[in-house]
Amino acid sequence: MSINLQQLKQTQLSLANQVRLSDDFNELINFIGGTDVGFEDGGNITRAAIVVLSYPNFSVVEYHVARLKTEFPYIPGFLSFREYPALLAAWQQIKQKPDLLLVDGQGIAHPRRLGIASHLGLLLDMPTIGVAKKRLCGQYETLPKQAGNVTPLLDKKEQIGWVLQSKNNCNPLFISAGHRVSQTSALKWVNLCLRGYRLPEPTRWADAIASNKSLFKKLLNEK
DNA sequence: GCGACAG
DNA sequence: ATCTTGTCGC
Repeated sequence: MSINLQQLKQTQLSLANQVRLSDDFNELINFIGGTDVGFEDGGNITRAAIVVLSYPNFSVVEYHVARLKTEFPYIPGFLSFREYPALLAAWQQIKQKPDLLLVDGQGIAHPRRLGIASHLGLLLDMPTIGVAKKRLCGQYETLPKQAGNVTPLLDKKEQIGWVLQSKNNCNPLFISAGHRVSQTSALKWVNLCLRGYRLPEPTRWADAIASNKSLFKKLLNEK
């Protein structure tokens, strides 16, 4: 069985047509989620973590990790086909569904406007925001290394996201709307989830849980 | 043709 | 993403 990228591109274009970039979620956020995906056994196992935090105090309410056999290779521009199955498995276990979900990776800042945040948002019919550590496409002006600076991420003349200096002297974050969230709100909510670290709290916790980092170990000791 | 390329 | 210790800078 081989992968037909031309076919998948058509699928992405069709799905991208269904993405909505107007705010369609309750402005009163009580729970906010974060996702992260990692791999084990040389990539044979995909590990997805989803965490739900209370807002605005950011305490961990619930989290789940799902491990599935990896069925798709990593191909730039087709990341979601590799990662969404495990994310869906983790999502099914979440009881307290969040009001908003921050996804690791791009939203519409994608060649065909369907990064994993947008794709997952459609599959879950959830408001999502893409939070990526690297750029996939688009161009932007160099910005000062001081936290708080922002510049548009552009593809030709179209704004596909934002480049945000989330912390001093760190590499910037690439923020873009996923689904049911406007570009303006995407940036706004990521900023509201920043607590002195490069990554917004939901993403930071999902990353810690997925990789069993010290932040997560401390949480386990408290229980 | 050449380089870029989320996780 | 992942393999991995110390180390430079804020």
